[in-house]
Amino acid sequence: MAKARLCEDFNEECRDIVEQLFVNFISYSKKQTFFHEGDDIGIMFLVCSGWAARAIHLADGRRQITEIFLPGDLFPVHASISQGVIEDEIVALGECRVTTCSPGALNEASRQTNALTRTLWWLSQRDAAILRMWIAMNGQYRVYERVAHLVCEVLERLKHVGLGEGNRFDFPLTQQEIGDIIGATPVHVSRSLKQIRDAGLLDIQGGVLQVHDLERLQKAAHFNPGYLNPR
Amino acid sequence: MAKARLCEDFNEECRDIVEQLFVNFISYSKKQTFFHEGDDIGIMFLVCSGWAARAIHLADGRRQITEIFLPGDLFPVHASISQGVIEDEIVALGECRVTTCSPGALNEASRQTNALTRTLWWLSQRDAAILRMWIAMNGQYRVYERVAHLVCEVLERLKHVGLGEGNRFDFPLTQQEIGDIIGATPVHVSRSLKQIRDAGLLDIQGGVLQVHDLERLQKAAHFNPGYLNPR
DNA sequence: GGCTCCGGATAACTTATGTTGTGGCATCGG
DNA sequence: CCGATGCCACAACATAAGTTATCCGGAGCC
Repeated sequence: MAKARLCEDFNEECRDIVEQLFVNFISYSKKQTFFHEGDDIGIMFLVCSGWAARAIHLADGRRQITEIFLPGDLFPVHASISQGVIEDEIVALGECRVTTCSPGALNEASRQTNALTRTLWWLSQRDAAILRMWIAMNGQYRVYERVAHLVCEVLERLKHVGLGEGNRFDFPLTQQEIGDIIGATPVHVSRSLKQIRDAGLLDIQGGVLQVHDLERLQKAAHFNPGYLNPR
Repeated sequence: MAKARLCEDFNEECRDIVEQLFVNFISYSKKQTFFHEGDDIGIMFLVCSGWAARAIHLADGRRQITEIFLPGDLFPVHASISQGVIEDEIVALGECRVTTCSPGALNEASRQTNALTRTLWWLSQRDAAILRMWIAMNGQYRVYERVAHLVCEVLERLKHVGLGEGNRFDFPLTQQEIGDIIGATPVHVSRSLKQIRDAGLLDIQGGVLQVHDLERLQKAAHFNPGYLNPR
């Protein structure tokens, strides 16, 4: 987190403000659901380490992960319960450490610091761009392309906060969870991973993913990082 | 538009403000692209009649529609060009009439009227919920379920602004365009539509869609309108 | 009238992906 | 040590969806 440099506007001043605002540390363990205390007010989370995900539970029992939160990501949890039905949940993917802050305090600080305002705006734009890209991924790409694209996106996002050095990073997802992201069965995820592995593009061992040939991986994924750098 | 009642907070006052702010009328014809004038500043569009869409053009030439804008919808068009690459475009689906406003003026008005602030927040929440649902649609549903779900969503959204009476509404999409939304080939869209038609659920004739049995259609689509009513 | 063009229906065939089941190999707790 | 359990690999098979092609009807155009 210390090395975080999300966007041009995220400067020293922003970092100091954020570090002052986010004080309570919480740890969630694998598969633990983030509780939404104070539904009306909501709460802001900032990921320190580990991954979390937002997932929709569909009527027929299937699950779709719609967003993943990596170290440095900021996201709100507000009333996600509408009409008595749990629309979606936030869940830890592996051990996940976060800090929290009230949306009110963050908004107040943002009113006083232009750079923070712009950073928050940038974050929301980027998140929307990712959502749109995932729609395209799930709609247009083959499963092995989706797997490759997911890895490329995660690596790129990690690099924004100073992680992923040597194209190597902690990768806590099971194949079932990858499937829940890209809309595929775990069996097919396994098949596709083998294909990518056999092509010498990457390896996953002991929860650590190592990209061997980023250029070819990005090509296979039709990956273009533009959408991760809005404006 | 006169009957628009998006959310609880969208009251008489809001409507008056919006009608004062949005003054320039523009008409776009089928397949015409919305130009983004003043990339830095951006511009807000409010749809009066017709449909528009935001689409991503992927590296290999495929196209994915990521959002559709119906009468009453409000959306920004800002710099959608990043690093010299056109990331996405806004295009009219059939004849589309809109009005415009500068984001600055809207923000200013929103600072002065709480109900408007909340309405704008509600809209952005709803749009994000739709994006997430489309990820789930494309990831988890069969093609005929996706077609059914799309129709259910559009009908529900139209009803929010006083349209779609008698479960009947203008439907300007070609099968190709439906395919670009749900991630399927036009041939398969045709097949699925036939299936839905043969089941007596709906009919499309002369650009008008008539739902015959909404309850069964929603069931076939696993449709739950909760996500369209955030908070 | 007779063009062309576009959107739609449908058929035959191919392929990507899902389904079901089996077995291996860790890890964990008694 | 044993037996559970969870994750992964793989195989055989079933099916949803893509591909390619043809035909048809309506809209526009000369």
